[in-house]
Amino acid sequence: MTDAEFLESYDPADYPPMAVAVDLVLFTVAEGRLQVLLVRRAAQPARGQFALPGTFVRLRESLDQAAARGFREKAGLSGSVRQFAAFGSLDRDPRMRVVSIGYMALSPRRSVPLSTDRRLVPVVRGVAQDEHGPLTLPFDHAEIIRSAFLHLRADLDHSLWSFGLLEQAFSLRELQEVHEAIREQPLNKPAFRKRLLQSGKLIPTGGSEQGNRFRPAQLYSVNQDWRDEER
Amino acid sequence: MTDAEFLESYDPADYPPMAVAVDLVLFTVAEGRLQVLLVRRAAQPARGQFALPGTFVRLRESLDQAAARGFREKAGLSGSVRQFAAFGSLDRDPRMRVVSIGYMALSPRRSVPLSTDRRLVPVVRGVAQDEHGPLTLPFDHAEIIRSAFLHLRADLDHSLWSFGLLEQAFSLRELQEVHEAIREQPLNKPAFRKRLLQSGKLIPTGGSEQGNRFRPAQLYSVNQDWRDEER
DNA sequence: CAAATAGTGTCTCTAAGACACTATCAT
DNA sequence: ATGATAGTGTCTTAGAGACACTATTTG
Repeated sequence: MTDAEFLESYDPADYPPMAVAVDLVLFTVAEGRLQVLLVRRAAQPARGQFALPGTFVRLRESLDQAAARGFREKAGLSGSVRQFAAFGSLDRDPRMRVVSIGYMALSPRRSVPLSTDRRLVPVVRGVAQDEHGPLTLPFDHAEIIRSAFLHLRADLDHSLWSFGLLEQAFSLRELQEVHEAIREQPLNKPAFRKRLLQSGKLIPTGGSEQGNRFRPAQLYSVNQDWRDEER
Repeated sequence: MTDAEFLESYDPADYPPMAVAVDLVLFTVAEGRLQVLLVRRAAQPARGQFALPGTFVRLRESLDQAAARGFREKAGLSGSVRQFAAFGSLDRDPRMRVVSIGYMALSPRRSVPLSTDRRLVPVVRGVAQDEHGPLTLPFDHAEIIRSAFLHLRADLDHSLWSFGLLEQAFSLRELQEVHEAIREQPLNKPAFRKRLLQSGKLIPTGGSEQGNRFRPAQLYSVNQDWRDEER
């Protein structure tokens, strides 16, 4: 039997059908802390509760396309997305068997539109919090956020990904604040500056900060040609 | 409407059904090089060609369970598995829409049973090779192997995962050979020894190598309590 | 004691941390 | 000039690379 003959006789219904979804973790940094976007669920189950945005993957779109569409529709954002894990426990969704692919996006705080149904909450050691402490989230969304956080932190020094948390041009102080928010510890200023300036990741824009009543900082943008030699 | 009422009225057929599979990347180190297991496909499509082992995920098993079952059935191995990515391009399988979750397993060379339908091929910079050069693999299996390789290398110093490539007790020289195979570059012996002995990852077993006609090496095993503080 | 590999001592070099210093802007 | 932050020089310390050395086993 050739491949062509086989495909004629082949019945997709022979294979166990599942729904495939994407769950979306949007991180930003505000007030010195990493924050994650939660949206109020408009539909059952867990209707009215705050949870990660997500959407089902359509038959004619790739996972990456579904994630980008989800961020656009549910979070009002465009930008690059990054897959970090898949979640497929038997009981993760009460409706049916749903396998969900976790995607992360990063955005500067200014670009995240909020509303009563869309809010940012701090993430401490990978756990979403409100004023009172750790939040209880529906489904396995707490696990998904923790996984996204660990991937973000692991790649911090080895990719350009984290620069998505900053505007296109930024100062070294802003960059350091982002690193401190992700690592959740203060960093040594001279060492941080030397390391990043020597890393080849940064390109001076020539511009500097405006409107401060003190010495303005030089601005930099990302060197998109940078590649990590190690790992 | 409550969640319970909602679940009553809910029809799974409203959601786009897809097949979910796991693709399995078994790495081992032999002859100083990283190698990957390929199996000859018994079924269409691409019947008779060598490819990654894989299996469809059943409705009543988790992704991790499906991966463990796949390694058992198709590769004859038991041991821990690690998910590293999901693959969901539209055209990756000619039969139907299949989303595949990539899983990796590591095994010492001695524990990998081979046959005419099961062989190991070297992996160079993430690309499976035979004597003549890079192999052409069906589906998106070349991409899956490359992704697995990058995840393996990225975690080399930050997890205990790579110790799966060694027997339970091993010498520092064997450990260094594994690191050199994964990083594809020679390492400095004194520096490597100091770093690993100080890392807290190793526990001396007290035993030493046997049967050599030269000085026998001390043997070590993994300290499973080790945790990475950074990243 | 010869062969072969295990394991170490030392020097150098690089990079990070600590700390204090100088530089530069608005007002 | 003052206030506030940008940015730097220097000293110390920790760890990696290079290289050559010593140690331990079998035969």
